[in-house]
Amino acid sequence: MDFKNNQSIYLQITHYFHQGILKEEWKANDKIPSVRALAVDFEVNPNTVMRSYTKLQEQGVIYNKRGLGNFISEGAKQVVAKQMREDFLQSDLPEFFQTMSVLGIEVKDLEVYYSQWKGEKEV
Amino acid sequence: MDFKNNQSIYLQITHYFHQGILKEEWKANDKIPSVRALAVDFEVNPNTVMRSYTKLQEQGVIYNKRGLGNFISEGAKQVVAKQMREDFLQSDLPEFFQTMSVLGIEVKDLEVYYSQWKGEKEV
Amino acid sequence: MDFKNNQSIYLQITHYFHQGILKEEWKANDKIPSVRALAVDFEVNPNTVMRSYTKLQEQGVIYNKRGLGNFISEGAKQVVAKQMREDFLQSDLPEFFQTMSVLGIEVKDLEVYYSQWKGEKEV
Amino acid sequence: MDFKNNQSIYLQITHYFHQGILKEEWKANDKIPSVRALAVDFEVNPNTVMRSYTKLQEQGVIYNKRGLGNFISEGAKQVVAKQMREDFLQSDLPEFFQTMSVLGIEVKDLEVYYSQWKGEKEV
DNA sequence: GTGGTCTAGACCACC
DNA sequence: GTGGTCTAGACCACA
Repeated sequence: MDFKNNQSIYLQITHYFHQGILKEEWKANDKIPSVRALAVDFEVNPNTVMRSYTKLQEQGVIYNKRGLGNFISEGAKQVVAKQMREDFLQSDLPEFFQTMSVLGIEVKDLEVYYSQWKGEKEV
Repeated sequence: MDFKNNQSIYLQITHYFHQGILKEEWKANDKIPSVRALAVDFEVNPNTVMRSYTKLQEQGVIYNKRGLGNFISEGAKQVVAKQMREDFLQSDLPEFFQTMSVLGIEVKDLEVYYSQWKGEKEV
Repeated sequence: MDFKNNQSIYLQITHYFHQGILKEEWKANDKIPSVRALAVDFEVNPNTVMRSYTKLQEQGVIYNKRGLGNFISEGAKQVVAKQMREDFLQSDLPEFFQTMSVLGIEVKDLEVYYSQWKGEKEV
Repeated sequence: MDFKNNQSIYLQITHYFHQGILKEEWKANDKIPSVRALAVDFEVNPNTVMRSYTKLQEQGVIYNKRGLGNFISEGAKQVVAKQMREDFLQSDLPEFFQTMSVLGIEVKDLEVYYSQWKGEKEV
């Protein structure tokens, strides 16, 4: 795990779990790594991991069993998908279109870029 | 002018000028507001405006005449457009496609959203 | 048996016996379930049940016969009632009144809520 | 400010502001002490204060102006009152009645206790 | 072993 | 000056 420098680590960890849940690498009631274990794994302070887990709990994405660890919630995938979709439609998309229109890029141009991107990804 | 709280104000002001230049609301050699005037107008600390102007100067988008004020540079539009385009293609677009694919949104769906957005904007 | 996550499980188990004794579901010299049996029943670690039983013994609410099991003490009901009463009057009640006064709820309003609660309970 | 030992400090600080807002000691758009200032005042680590402020922000009770400090939100009082009321009715009250009924205390008895409590408070 | 809280101290971006 | 983030290290209650 390597972190970008322009976003806080704890948010990147949160995002990491969001992605994992959407890709169904984590399923409902799976146990996620303990705070300490992940801290060692990601070479990060336990407090930082803790902060992510707290956020995920507040979002209802994971739940805690006392003394046992943290587990993926039942409706986690739906919750994450819904929130991500909202963020995308309400803030990312308008900003994106705004930039596009200012730069004179048309929607139809996107298809070309998209297939390029898809190609690179497979490599 | 109302500012989002998740990005620094001076960057938002910088962005404001970028947009204005691309839309040709500001043209080469136009005088832009004095630091103090804009600070009052935007209800912001003069230091913050100053920081924007410094950044714009570094980018070669505006130039300063001592005692007279700040003015849009000759090649401003090209500079801004070029940099914005690069940022867009290199960082915004891939991230955008990534989110789209995770959410199961196709490129063809974008046309619908785009016309919606265009409609709202006119209102 | 389902446990809240904001209080330790062993205290909830202790409380469970307190209630049972006050309601006279458990009477003096009744045998209570073995540690293992209750652990299975409650889907809980035996250590956790053990901790409850230890606490109940300290309180003089149950006693142990080696090799036979744990039994309700002679004066159990009085002990529990006395302690509960003290806790209620000294800590619960003042806090309760404090919240009430801040929220602008009057004592006379309580009667309404009380009958509501009684109704729900019977259902 | 002296803290109880059975609840985490950051929650007690949060609660302190809740109370202050309900009592209208803090009103909308008032500036609250800086993280550092309060930390010194309460003889607590800045991180602990920070945690409270973060929670209050999430609750929509305070808002932040970059570099200027934290301020009471417009609808703060309503938000706090609503949440407190819900907590009280949904969890405190039933538990309270439950204990009362087990202890054989009647609603009418409360009036006596209430006037006692009121008396003590004035002293 | 698990999470939860707190301190001390540091660094950064921002106003 | 303001908040925000992170590290290091510690202690506690709990399962």
